[in-house]
Amino acid sequence: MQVMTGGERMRGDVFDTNCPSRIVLDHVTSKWAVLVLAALRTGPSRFSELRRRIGGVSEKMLAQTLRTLEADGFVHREVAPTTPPQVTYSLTPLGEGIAERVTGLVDWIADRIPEIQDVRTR
Amino acid sequence: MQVMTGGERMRGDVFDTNCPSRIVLDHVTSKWAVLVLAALRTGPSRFSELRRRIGGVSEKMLAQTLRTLEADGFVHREVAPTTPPQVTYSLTPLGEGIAERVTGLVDWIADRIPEIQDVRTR
DNA sequence: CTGTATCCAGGTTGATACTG
DNA sequence: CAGTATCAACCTGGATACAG
Repeated sequence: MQVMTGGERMRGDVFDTNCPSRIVLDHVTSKWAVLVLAALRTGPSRFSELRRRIGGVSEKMLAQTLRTLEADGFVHREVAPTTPPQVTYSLTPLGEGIAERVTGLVDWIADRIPEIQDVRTR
Repeated sequence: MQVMTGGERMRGDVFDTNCPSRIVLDHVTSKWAVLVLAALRTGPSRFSELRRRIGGVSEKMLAQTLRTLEADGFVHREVAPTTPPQVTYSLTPLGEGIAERVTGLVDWIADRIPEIQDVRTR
C-alpha cells in the first residue's frame, strides 16, 4: 500500500494507479478472467463445466476469479438448492459489455500479431 | 511453465493462455504500461519527464515497461547523441492504436464505476 | 458437486547503489 | 541524464487436503 504524501496527484483519472477503474481493469484483464468472460459469452455455464472448458485453471483460481467478477457485477451466480448443489454462472448485461470489449481488444491485438512479430525480429 | 501433455487444446485463440495475443495483452494492460501509453498519447516525452508525469514509478519499472513496449513495436525510442544523452519516447502508429483502445477500455469502465459500486454495496 | 483452507515455490516489485 | 545491477520483500498462483 502506497500513501500519497502530498497533493501532487489527486486526479481521479487513469494516472491514479489505484483508482477504481484501474482496479476493475486489472480484474477483467487478469489471466483467467479473460478466459471466463470469453467462455461465458457463449452462454451460462456451471463450475465444473467452466473448469473443463478453461484448461489449466485450478479450482482456487476459478473460484477466486468468479467471486471477483461477481463482486464487480459482471457475473451472475445462481444456486439451485439441490443435493448435490448446482451452481450456474452467467454474464450480467454489464458483463456482456465488458466481455465484448475485452475479447475485442484481444482480437485487435491478434489481428496485428504479424506486424508485432515483424518488429520483434528486426 | 506449463506443458501441454496432449492435443486437447491447440487452438490459437484466446483460450490458449500463452498465445501471443495474451502475452501482448498482459504487456499493454500492465500497471505501468497503461500509464505510459496514456502519457505518450499527448506527445513524445523524455525518460525523466515520463517519470515525473507518472507518479510512483521506479526507474527500473519505467525502463522495463518502455523496453517491453518498444520490443512490441508500440513505442519508438530516439537517442540524441549528445552529452548528457537525450532519449525521447513516442508512440508508433501501432502504439497509437493500442493506446487509444486501452485508454478507451479504462474510460468505458470508469463510466460504469457508479453501477459497479452499486453492485458492490448490495 | 462446489467450493474453502493451508502451505509453499517462483516470479514480480521496489529501494538502493552504481555506471557511462 | 538515462539508465543497469543487485537483493530482499511481497504477492500471486498452484498443489493438496478437506468440508458442506
